[in-house]
Amino acid sequence: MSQYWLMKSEPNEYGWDDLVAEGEGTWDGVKNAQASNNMKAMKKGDQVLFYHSRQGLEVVGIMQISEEHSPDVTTDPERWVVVKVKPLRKMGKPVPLKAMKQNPELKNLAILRQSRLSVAPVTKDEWDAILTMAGE
DNA sequence: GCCAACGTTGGC
DNA sequence: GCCAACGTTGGC
Repeated sequence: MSQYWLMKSEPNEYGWDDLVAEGEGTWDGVKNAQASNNMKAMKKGDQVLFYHSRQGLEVVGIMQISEEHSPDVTTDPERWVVVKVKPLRKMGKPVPLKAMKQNPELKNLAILRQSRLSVAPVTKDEWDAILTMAGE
């Protein structure tokens, strides 16, 4: 069974458009144990919401895990991992953080409970709710 | 730009 | 092994 996730990136560092331009992106630079564990649990084909943090503050698109975790050679390779992702499609319309906070269906959403977590699981129900909000 | 939240580090 | 100091993230 495929799982659902949400990953954050600052659009001025690496935004949705950068991922689309690359075709396939390597999600690196994650230096947090919880986030890293989530990345290790990702399976090829899992779907991931792309969220713009700091600027934008909205979910902008959906991507898919194209390659499961491997050591992050840009940091201490014993410790952190990367995954590879491909863009699937842009949201019908972006889903702002503010709107997600107001949706009671999303009250347990991991990133709302713990804003600093940059790679977080999303349940099927939460996924469906967010896609509905995106007009899909 | 500020600062709250939270993870990590290092002296003891 | 505790915990104060420090660094980083991300919403505001």
